[in-house]
Amino acid sequence: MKLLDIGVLSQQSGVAPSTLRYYEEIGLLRSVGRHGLRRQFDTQALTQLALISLGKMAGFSLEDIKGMFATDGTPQLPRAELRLRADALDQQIRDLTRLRDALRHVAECPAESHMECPKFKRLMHFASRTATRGRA
Amino acid sequence: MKLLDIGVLSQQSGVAPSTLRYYEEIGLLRSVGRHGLRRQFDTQALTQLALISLGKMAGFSLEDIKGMFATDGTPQLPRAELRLRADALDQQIRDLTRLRDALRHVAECPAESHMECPKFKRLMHFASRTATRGRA
DNA sequence: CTGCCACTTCAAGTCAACTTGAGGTCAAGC
DNA sequence: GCTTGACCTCAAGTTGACTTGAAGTGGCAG
Repeated sequence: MKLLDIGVLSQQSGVAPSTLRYYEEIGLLRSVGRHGLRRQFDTQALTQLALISLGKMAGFSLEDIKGMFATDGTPQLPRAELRLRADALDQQIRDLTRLRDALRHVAECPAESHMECPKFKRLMHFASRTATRGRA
Repeated sequence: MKLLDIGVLSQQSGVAPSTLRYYEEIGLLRSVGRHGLRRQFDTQALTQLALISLGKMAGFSLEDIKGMFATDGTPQLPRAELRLRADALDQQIRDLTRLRDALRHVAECPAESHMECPKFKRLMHFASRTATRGRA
């Protein structure tokens, strides 16, 4: 197995060395050994960082992500929990899709004021509902 | 125009009063006046909070969001910029979709180890690419 | 007109996720 | 063998997004 110096991993992943050390410290990432003082990572680490990146994008905390995958990147959750996460993502995807459509629409719409435009109003109506979700 | 006391707005929006004051302080939300000491918001504020919520979901900072919409909720960006934001959302939606599919797959997949499963491997391959995006 | 209580301000505290800085180490090239 | 530079540790600092606490205010029900 080819080993990566922290600098190389940082280069290839786009994640700062300080962040990599931090991730290791909190148990989110594992280095496989040392060369002198220097941490060595295996190429798996790249995959892991990708998963972490995805998880963050989906709005999970590092603590959440830590609970989802073992340090080798294999999923660690009971199936039911995985399905719940997937469902939550479905909702999030729907919301983002609407936001995207709204942005795209506003970019094209020639209406005087967006507040006049029926399509924009529809977004507003939808948005009011989604804001309330989760709380209230 | 019907006016909302901060407590009522908080109730209806699911956003804490302290947060509403904070949003006003940073210029993200506007109260239309006072009743004695008490801030009064109009019903537009609900729409605004919805937009803020969507923006946050899409990973924008409050500062970003502040730049996107005027305090009355109308979009404030040049069309080209809006299209860029929409494109970025497209990418994010694609990524989240894959993450969701992967989670869903892992939830159903009977393979001994996910590292053995060809479908899971495909995710891994994809994930490596997405992590690098934006930086590196 | 008195008390209550939801509001007010302002400063300070909190939390996650990092980054920075000071001072130290060590393998590799010259 | 000496320098160099990329790494190391550990503590402290930073940023964004709020929350909390103390001390005060004022409309309204009784």
